[in-house]
Amino acid sequence: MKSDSIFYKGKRRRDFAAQILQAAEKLFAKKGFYPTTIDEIAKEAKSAKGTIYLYFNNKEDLFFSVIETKLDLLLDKIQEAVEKPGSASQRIKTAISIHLKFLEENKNFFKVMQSLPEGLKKKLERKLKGRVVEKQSRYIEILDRLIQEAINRKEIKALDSKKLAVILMGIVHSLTVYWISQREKKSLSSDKSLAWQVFWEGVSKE
Amino acid sequence: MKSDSIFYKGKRRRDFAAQILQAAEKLFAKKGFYPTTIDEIAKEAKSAKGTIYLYFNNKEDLFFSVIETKLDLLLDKIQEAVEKPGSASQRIKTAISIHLKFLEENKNFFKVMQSLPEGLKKKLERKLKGRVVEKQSRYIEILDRLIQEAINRKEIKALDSKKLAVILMGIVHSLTVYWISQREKKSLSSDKSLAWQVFWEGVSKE
DNA sequence: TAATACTGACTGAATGGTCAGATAATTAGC
DNA sequence: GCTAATTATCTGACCATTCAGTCAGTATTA
Repeated sequence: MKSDSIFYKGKRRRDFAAQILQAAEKLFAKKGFYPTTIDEIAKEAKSAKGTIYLYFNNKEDLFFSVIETKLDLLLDKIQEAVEKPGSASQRIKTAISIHLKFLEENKNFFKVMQSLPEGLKKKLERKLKGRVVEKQSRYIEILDRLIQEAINRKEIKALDSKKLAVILMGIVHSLTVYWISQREKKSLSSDKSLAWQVFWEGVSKE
Repeated sequence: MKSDSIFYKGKRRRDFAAQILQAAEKLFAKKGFYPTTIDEIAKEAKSAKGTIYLYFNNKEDLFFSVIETKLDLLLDKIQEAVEKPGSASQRIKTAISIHLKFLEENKNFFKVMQSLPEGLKKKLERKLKGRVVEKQSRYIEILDRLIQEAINRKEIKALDSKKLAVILMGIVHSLTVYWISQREKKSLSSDKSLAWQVFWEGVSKE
């Protein structure tokens, strides 16, 4: 029984789970959820349609498995980096840096996240008990905790820390969207100082 | 022939174009593009399915007409406000203020925009020659011009004005997403000072 | 009576998911 | 070791459903 998600173990001919996830990621990223068909994914993964249903319960389950896998990867990286010693503000800077770098290396994945339509999110939130939505907010929580710490240490102003986390994520996010729309000429990572500068000291000339 | 879009004129029994647009806005906002069916829209608009095809060429055309209509409304409002005299920074503040207020009054519309999946955007970009995408960037251009002016007048630092416009939009956007996810307890407009403060002077304690 | 506006049953194509059977791996019997 | 029997894995033709778009016909207005 495949139950909740991926990975039953037995003898496999090839590692279909991984292959299917990869194919799904690629296609969902390119076309979005609804326009991507299971037949296409099967073809891309060089498997039969039925095989997909051996590893995943249905299309939605597959979609969320793709997102979940990647998101875990990003969050683990950020979490790890943030646990290293340093000033709170320095660690916030590091988090931004890792985030931007990760997005740059995972354009495909980022596009999947972008293309998550509100309606689908809502519908699946119920079905999947917010597995993904929960994860999205884990990022905000990490930033939130850092910012709170920075406030306690009087490194930054005592504003609403959660909203500041949201704003910071918004800055990073918008730069990424812009970067993608600009056909990716320059490196996205190079914008990390700009993001930081605006967040840190604003645009005003004193 | 209905050709490019809405509005042929002749004697109508009722104002179907407007009714259909309104119904479509509501449903697309609630469910996203693909899960919303033409039958549902017809029912909501109290018209027959065929009538919709009298006013719009197809589902995509209808979808983009909804967005276009609303987006024009917002942009006109901002444009108008921004043309009034005042310091550049004051006018930027006004733009933020109007934007947040508009989103608050048009939750439904905002959700439609949110749910525009990347794949659909791409596909239709070609078909519709970027009618909508173009409009989205008109907002950035308005901000860009204001920021450039502020830089010239030495009101703010000489950073990349376009990227600053993108960042500012990102701040507003992320606060809105957060506001919606929080089930809309407090007014979104009340966050305009926070958005402005961060953008203007950052979070640093000098 | 003619022209225009509207209707909704119908159609054809697309596609998510199934399942009976094919294929390969593993084990049992010799 | 080798083959047969058993189990695990995989396949893709098929089915059921959904839905965008059509069009012959009805209602309304001029």
